[in-house]
Amino acid sequence: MTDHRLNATAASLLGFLHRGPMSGWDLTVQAQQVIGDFWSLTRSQVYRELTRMVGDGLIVAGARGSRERQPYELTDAGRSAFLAWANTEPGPETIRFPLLLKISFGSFVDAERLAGFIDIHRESHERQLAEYEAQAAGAPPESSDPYARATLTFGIEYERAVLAWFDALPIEIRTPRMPPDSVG
Amino acid sequence: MTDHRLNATAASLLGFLHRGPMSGWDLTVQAQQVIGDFWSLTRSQVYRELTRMVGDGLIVAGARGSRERQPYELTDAGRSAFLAWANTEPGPETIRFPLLLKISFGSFVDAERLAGFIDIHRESHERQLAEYEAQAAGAPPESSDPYARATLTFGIEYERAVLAWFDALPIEIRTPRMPPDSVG
DNA sequence: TGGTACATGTAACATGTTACATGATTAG
DNA sequence: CTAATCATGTAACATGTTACATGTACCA
Repeated sequence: MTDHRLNATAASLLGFLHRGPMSGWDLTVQAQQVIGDFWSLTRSQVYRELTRMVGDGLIVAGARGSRERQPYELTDAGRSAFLAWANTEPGPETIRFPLLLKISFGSFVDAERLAGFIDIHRESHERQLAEYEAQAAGAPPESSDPYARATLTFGIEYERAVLAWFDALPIEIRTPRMPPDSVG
Repeated sequence: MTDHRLNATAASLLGFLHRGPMSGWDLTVQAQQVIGDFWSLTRSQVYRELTRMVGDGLIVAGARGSRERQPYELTDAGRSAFLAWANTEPGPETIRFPLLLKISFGSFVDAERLAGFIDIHRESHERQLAEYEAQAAGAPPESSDPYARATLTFGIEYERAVLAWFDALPIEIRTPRMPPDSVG
């Protein structure tokens, strides 16, 4: 009955707790690994949401383990709040891409510097794609669940699109020079 | 000298003010049109940043016009703060994609409902792509500046990748049924 | 004269970031 | 015994969202 309007971050924590009791630390690590690429969160947020959800009766704290480790466990209320969230229409995505801002105001940026920004970002997207592809190769056809594969595939498609876009940028913007300096 | 560490939102407002004095309303509209697709902001934020920047001497308020219209104008400090920001390395992008979260926890979502979520989002991405393509067609080869074309191209590549990903989702997830209801 | 688009702003709250403070356990 | 990693938490602040309150000018 209780009308807990969860935010997506809190809800995700409840989702992970279905796998068994976990501490804030575990949850942070899990979340960053599993959903971190399309749903960023920080440790501070995790602890805050956990505290709040204990207050709301969605989870309960178990006995402290070694290293002050504090595990949390789902309650029935937590389970049903999670289910309700999971079955609610998700909103549109938001992207915040600072590099695009710099490009948008590119006429105010030193040309070589802008090209340098682009190079740096291109490289990090190359790395990210390689990582996703390694993950995809590591978890072959039917090993992982289809949902995890779907989100991974999204990552791959996204990174490929970004790289294609980088490569199609006009020379005017992506000067054919080397990066500004041999910056490590 | 004054070490104004601008956030990207405030900096963007300064960027737009290079085109001439504008009111909060104008800036909101401009920003949403020009950078809104990769840098979301709200009216409230705009007014808050404007107030703060007046306090910091980066802009000055001009004489009120009709309808209490309050225009703002760049100061030299504002211009140089903007330049400094524009030439600073942009951070990585962040994506928050609620639909991917629902897919990630897809085993907890009713299958038809999940398929419905996907349909709805697919459609809105189709619309967005069409809009970008219309814009690209409207501003032919060399009419617009290359920077604006680059950000538009990003949008197009992104939407195409998302649509390709939707279409490649396994039947298991994207059930071959019709949308839940004939929702307009 | 009444509705719509223009225009500004505040208040309250939710979320996200960064830095700090503290301590336990393990591996070398 | 000491450095790295595990682990929890708070405080302060920045940013983002939503709702409310107010009023102007235009157009039909």
